[in-house]
Amino acid sequence: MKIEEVIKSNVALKNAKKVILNVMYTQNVINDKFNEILKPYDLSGEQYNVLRILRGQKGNPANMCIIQERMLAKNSNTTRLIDKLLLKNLVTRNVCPDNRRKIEVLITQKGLDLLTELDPKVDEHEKLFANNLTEDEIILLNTLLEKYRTLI
Amino acid sequence: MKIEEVIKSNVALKNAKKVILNVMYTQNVINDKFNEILKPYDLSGEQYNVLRILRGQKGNPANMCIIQERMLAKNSNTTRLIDKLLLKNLVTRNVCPDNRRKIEVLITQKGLDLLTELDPKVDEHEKLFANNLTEDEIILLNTLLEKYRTLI
DNA sequence: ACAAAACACTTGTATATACAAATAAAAATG
DNA sequence: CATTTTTATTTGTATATACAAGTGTTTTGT
Repeated sequence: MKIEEVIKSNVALKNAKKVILNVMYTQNVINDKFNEILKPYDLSGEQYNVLRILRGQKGNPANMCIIQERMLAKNSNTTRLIDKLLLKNLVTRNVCPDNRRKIEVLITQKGLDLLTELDPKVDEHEKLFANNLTEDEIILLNTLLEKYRTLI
Repeated sequence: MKIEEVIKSNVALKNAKKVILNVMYTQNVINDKFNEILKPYDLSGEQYNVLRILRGQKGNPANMCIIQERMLAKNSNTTRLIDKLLLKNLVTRNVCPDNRRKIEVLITQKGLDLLTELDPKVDEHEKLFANNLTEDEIILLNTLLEKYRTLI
């Protein structure tokens, strides 16, 4: 569906404006679909994201700074996100003995198991959209987005 | 900046996953920049969006349904958005005499003036990103995004 | 005409996000 | 070695968003 139909616009839009709307709306569509996947597991998108980051640490603890800088939305509240994951026993949180300002966050076995269960569904989610394009188009789309968002 | 650098990933990512991350992150970058523009005017992005929709009505009132279906984020709470705009005297709200279930929302002169003031800044914002690509690339990016997000 | 269904919108409640201020520990400085 | 600065994280507060339930109005069916 073209973006004009989505917002039911009856006037022509400049291409520069269309890109903005297309990026915003595409993100919405991706997110809605992803939340559908996560809903039965009572996990928000950002919570899932943090679990992924922790798994990526391969056993090494991550502190708040590390988690924050690897998240897409850099200004979300990591403390409270970890709070939620802690309540569900998906992570552990301990003060770092070497530097008591820091916090060591680790994913638990329960967290790892949850991710393992989600892996095929996440993969399917990615393909759901990517299959609409050829591999060359996907690569091109990545290049264009990276070039587009550059702030000088 | 490539998406791997953004999330400080040290492993290769599949292109299908990269697109998702690129769309999400690009949306974040666009939004952050746009919120910077709106901040001095004490307006949120969705509030601005609603004002744009109302101006597009060219004097005709819009009811809640119409506003909702023209917004990008279809499930945000239109009532409370309008509440905020009403407090700032940027819109008026009245029960529709023909159908008392419906609400007629109109943009005020103050609202129109605010949009007029914002117009050049919004234009600049759009160009800020679009200027990183050629016109052909912009058109291509729009096409790819529209094709990509299609759900069968 | 009356009850049931559909519609348009609002409200309640829980959770998420944004951003500034606060706390507490470590490092740097004189 | 006491003091300031920087770093790492948490807390407070306001606002935004998500989703279900509630309210009042109109339409539909009998």
